[in-house]
Amino acid sequence: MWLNFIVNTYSFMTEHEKNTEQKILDAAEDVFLHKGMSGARMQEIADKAGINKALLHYYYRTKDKLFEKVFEKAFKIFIPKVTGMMASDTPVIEKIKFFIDNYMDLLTRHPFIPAFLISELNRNPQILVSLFEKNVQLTRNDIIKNFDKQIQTEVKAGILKSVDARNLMVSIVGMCIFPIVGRPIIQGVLFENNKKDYNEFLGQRKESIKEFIVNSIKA
Amino acid sequence: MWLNFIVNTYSFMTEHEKNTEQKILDAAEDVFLHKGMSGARMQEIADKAGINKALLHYYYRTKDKLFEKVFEKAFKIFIPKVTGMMASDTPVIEKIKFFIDNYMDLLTRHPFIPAFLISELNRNPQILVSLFEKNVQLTRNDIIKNFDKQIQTEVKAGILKSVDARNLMVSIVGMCIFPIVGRPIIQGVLFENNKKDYNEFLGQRKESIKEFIVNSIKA
DNA sequence: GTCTATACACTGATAGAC
DNA sequence: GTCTATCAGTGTATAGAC
Repeated sequence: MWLNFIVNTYSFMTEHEKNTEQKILDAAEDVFLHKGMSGARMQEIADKAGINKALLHYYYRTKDKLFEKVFEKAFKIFIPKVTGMMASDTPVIEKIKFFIDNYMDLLTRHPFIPAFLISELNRNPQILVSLFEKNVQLTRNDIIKNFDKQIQTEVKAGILKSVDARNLMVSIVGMCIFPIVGRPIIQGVLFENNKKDYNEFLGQRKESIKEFIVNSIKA
Repeated sequence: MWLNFIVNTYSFMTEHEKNTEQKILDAAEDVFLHKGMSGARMQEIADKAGINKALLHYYYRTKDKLFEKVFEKAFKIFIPKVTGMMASDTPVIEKIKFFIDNYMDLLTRHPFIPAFLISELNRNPQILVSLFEKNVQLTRNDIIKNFDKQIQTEVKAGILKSVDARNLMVSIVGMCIFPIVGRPIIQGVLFENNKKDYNEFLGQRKESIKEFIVNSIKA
């Protein structure tokens, strides 16, 4: 009977703790992503999480530690996806098409992460150092080497025009990310700030990019 | 004699005033570009300008007003250049090559402006509204229409493959800007954080982009 | 125009009760 | 774990002397 109570209490506590911690992380993500490290307020995060500042500091002692968690999560969502794109051994063009479809979907689901990463990293590139130390696999650059090797093989086989792997990757990611991070500008200048038109533009852009790239690199 | 003194004093004053104002603007640009609106400190701007906070508020009454000036300058350096690219009536491919050379040079000279614009505009898209009202020509979208018309003409003439003007523009600018705003990430992940290697990469990228685009759109 | 001194609000963080 | 109350530090902005 009392054991049952303890068990219930315990399971209730952990469940509850988990919820509070998760609520905080969700709220922190929301605020940090939109306001950035320096613009975010602990008070606003607490409000969004439905708790108070003291409890916020009880879970994550400082603003820096909370930011670090949010940043790491955001980073891990976006970057490994890019390097992972080059891992499989399907043909290059097929791989690129698959990547663009998936990456654009990811960007549409998390439209504020790229601008957040760009902003915070340009202001403090140091963040990456500790992150790289904790996740060595993120810096494994044999992946790009393998991708380059595969490209050169297909070039020799007459499938592709001669292209540099890193230039190609930067171009692909740039074409995917820019319409998202540059949305306020592009939508304003090229689409008379019409949100609906811009969403349509984003919807068809996947195909547009794929065609653009294939046209460029296919032999 | 006393007239001479007044004139000298006056000319000295305006010259001096101009210098102080310019010093403030330079310092403000430096700080805002690196720290953003919320991260910038009036104290730091005053220090960099060699004056004190009180004088800062004497020239620009509030932080917002000072930020506005910096933002407007940064915006005008980068955006009209893009729309201006489509103004001349030289052949499309020639125009694109010319644009890429000039835009990449501009980006190299002001590497922090794009991330600054992206960051601030994603956090507060409202900034653009007042800016557009003050500079109506920025929203003149007949420019893009003319560019599109020119493209379709060259398509019919068998010079170009069928391409959409806006998709092409977004792709070009994205390919130019991403290696700059994403430098910390790209340099870290693809270049083992080697600054020298990355500078070389940037040096050859102009040619790489041009070749990539021409390969894609040339009929 | 330029300075020193200061008002006043806000923010991150902690103490202590429950 | 969660709350209220509060502190110490920092930030923008102004007052007033020169």
